[in-house]
Amino acid sequence: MFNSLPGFREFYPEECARRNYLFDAFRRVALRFGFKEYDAPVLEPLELYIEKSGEEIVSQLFNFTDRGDREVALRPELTPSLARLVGAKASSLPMPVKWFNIGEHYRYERPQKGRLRAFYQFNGDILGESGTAADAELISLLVEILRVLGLTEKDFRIRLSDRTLWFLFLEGLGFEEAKSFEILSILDKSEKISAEKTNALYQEILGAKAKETALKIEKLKTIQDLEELRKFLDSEDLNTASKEKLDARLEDWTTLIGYLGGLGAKSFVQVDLGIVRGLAYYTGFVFEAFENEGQFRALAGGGRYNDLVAKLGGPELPAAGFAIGDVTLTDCLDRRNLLPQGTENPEIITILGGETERLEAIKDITILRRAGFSVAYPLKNQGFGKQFKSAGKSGAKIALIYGGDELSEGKVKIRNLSTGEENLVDRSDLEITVRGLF
RNA sequence: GUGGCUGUAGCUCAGUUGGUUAGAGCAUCGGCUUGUGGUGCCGAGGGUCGCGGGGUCGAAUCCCGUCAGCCACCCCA
Repeated sequence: MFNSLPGFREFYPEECARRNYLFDAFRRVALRFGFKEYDAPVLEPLELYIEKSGEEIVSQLFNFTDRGDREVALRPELTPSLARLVGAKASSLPMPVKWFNIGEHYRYERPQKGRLRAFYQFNGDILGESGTAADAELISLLVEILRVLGLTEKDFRIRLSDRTLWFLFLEGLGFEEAKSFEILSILDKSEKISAEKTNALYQEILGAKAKETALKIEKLKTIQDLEELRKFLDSEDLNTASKEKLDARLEDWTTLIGYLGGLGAKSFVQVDLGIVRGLAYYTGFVFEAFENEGQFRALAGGGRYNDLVAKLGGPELPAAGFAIGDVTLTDCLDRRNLLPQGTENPEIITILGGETERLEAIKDITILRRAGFSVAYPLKNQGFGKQFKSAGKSGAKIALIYGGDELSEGKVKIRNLSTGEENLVDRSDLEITVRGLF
């Protein structure tokens, strides 16, 4: 026997049912929000990802040279493909574009808890709208999906941060953009490493100003609501130009939070400038859905990426989006018993006396199947006892019993498998009777 | 790429200081059972004890290596 490759899962019917349950929720809620479903190739030119993320990315991709000497890679993410799709038709697509996708993605990394080499992601994006209403729409879509799956304020929160605000603040303190990047990169790590290590890193890049700056950064990180944030920024001694820009930015914050209130998402959202989400391409509001207890793992994350479409060769197009990974989410739901157990069962199971009865029963079964019922029957002849046993285990609601006695009178016996109640009906009335039972 | 832990049946596990032919429960299949089910009774299949090597009269058990899984680091689009 062969094993599956490391980091790739196999979906037996039980797991497949759970996976599809997730997908159904994703799709249902996204459609409810007016997003349209799209899809893109799983295999793309390697260049597409190098363009976005640099040469280093290659070591984390499933890539190879195809028979036409093309360098190709399995998609590690969807955003570059999306940017290409939208970029190519930007002038004719009605804006804003609100699109979603559910698909498998691949990363050649060491598998570990919450991270595999093949995983599914829900991606939701809005392109062509730079206003905060788009950010609000995305955040509330994320909240709504998690809510529909049974998670509450107790289970998760959305940590909302803002790269624009960070850069303005650091600019106000007198740092250039490059320095600000370095500072934010330390900030990103600080959640995982010790305070001493963090301080050492600040020391390294800031020298004499390290202590003072680190304190301010730490303070900003701990702020948890908008008023506090406003007060803090007012009290800081920043240069005038930055201060004005920060004031304008705080207006955006106020607007965004206002929208989130109306969208029913506010109670899930927490101001938390401690997240900056990598450094690659986000430009404005960024957010992550976090479990409140336990693993400290992000369930989902996203933000605004206004420069990316142009960077990938498309037009200037403001954009924002997020992704939900299936691995940590499944884990989270499973621990809370929020996933369905077992598989889809047939609604009706058939019990056959023998070969003569089988020949008659399959005619009725076909009628019922064509009427939309799911009907199972044994493929080889078995004793009644055995058949009743498996009928009981099948999860079906009713059993149709085709024995010699019934057939000789042109009837079939319908047994309710939960109550044990039985009724004899004419075969000609079977479909209508069954309809009445569902 | 680095480190730690764990590998016995499909699953959960037992297996004595190394001692005959490696066990149990659950699951599966068959029979009792061509007329009434989940939880009855009887039975069967299923194992190169992760793999390779070493040492021993003798290894699931001890030693070395290796592979896989999990966990952590790195990375995280």
